[in-house]
Amino acid sequence: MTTPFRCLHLYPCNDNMKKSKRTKIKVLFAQSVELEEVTVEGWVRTRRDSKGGFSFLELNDGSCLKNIQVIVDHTLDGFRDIQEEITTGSCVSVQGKWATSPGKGQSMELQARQVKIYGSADPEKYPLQKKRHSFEYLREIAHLRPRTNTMGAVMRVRNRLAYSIHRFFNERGFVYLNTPIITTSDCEGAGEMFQVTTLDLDKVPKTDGQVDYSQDFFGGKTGLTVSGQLEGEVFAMALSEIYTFGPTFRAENSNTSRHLAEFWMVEPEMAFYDLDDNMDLAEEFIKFLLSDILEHCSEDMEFFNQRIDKTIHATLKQILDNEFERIHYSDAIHLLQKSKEKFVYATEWGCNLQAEHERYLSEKVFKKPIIVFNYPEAIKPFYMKLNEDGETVRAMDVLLPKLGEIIGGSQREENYEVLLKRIEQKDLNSEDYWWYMDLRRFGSAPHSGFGLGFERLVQFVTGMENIRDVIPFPRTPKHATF
RNA sequence: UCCGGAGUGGCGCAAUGGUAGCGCAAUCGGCUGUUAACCGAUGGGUUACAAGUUCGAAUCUUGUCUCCGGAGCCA
Repeated sequence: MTTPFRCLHLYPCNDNMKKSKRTKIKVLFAQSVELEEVTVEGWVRTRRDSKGGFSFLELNDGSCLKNIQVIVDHTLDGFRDIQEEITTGSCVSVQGKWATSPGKGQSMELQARQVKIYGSADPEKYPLQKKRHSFEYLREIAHLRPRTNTMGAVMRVRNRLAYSIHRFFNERGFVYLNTPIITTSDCEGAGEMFQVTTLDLDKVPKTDGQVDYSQDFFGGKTGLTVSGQLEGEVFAMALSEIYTFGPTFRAENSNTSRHLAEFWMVEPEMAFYDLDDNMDLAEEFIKFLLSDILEHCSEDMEFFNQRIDKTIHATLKQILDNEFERIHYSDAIHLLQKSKEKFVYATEWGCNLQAEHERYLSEKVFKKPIIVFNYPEAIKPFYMKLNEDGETVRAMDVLLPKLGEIIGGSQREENYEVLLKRIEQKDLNSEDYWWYMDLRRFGSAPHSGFGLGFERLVQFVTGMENIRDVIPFPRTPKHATF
């Protein structure tokens, strides 16, 4: 590194505090007065040459959506030597004057005094042309797609959402908890696990025809986490309110625009919360995130509203202005049975709500987010708290129009005997859950929690149709390149 | 995994049994305080892969792979 202090900041850090001479484009755009001496560094989006003896460069450094316009006079010292190399995709450093622009389309522009090229990009080979590309194509060049307008905007929004998730919970006294990535606990009902092993797959040790996991690294069968919930409960039973925000893995062969094999999940877990408290928190949480995004990512959100989904702004506003509809599972079933809508799947008490049912309820009946709660115990995992009726559990799903399920949660069963019975009913081995059961033996407390799929949130907020376009490097069946 | 659709120059698409075209991008030239710049010219494809039917296949058949949409599983 030739510039060792470039990235060092004193706290508090913000865009304007910098040790290097470089100014970020976002900061420059906030400046409406002329500046005699600035340096901007970034990637060239397009170059237009004028026979008047100068070139226009559109420069982007990812700090914001907009490009900066740079004017380079062809008589500039040394410019003729590098002019050919300054093409779409190349990376340059420009030093000059931030000045009012005589042209139309921008009020300010950078009038170059010196242009340095860091790296050129052969226009015959550079895969990102200055034209529109399909998202499918961009996925094939995932290492270059961050340089597109859409991906840049997605990543800035994603970053802000992550930041405000931490802010939301920390402001409410929740403790950020890192639950294990490698685990033996299969959070029942959550999905298939990726196995983790150091055994030689060409000669797996076996006893009586069964794999001998005692010889494996951890002395037992292990996998990548499908949920941090069970471990989260452990710490909620000591710190009262915790949340996890980490990677989650599901080895399901899911090929949809809403599923990833590796995704990020937010899982709060709260002692002394009942299901109502849980639903209150979920609603407040989503509204907090949406309102924060509208306030702090307005330029990117304007882009999504214009180019990706023209209704996204109105949708988010409408969600903020209305209460989520809370409806018993049983009432939802009644509503569906009464409706004249033709469904592919029949609705019967005891069945899971199909995507078409969820969509009908949130998009046509209520036209806003809904929370369906008190599901039949038979279709929900063992850890959910059994209601007095003995037939339903205190589960809740938050369903968003278009997207579907974004949050799944429940009040947890805190009664040892009831929990044990449910584990046995579901043919699970209670010994596997001994430490989880211990939470009910020693100082048990009512508690609740939920899980929110982070990428689904980003998808919903940006209006992006495919979940693979809201994560830097998507992992789906047959895809782990990059 | 199931159902449906698709795979053709760098990208987006056309050609449904008979010499593979267009737009954008690229290259060259012209024009211009330009800005999705504009105008003209040029180059670029054994039609995903394998086998088959046919005088002849991008087009029909079978298989494989991949992508997209929907469903299931879920977040």
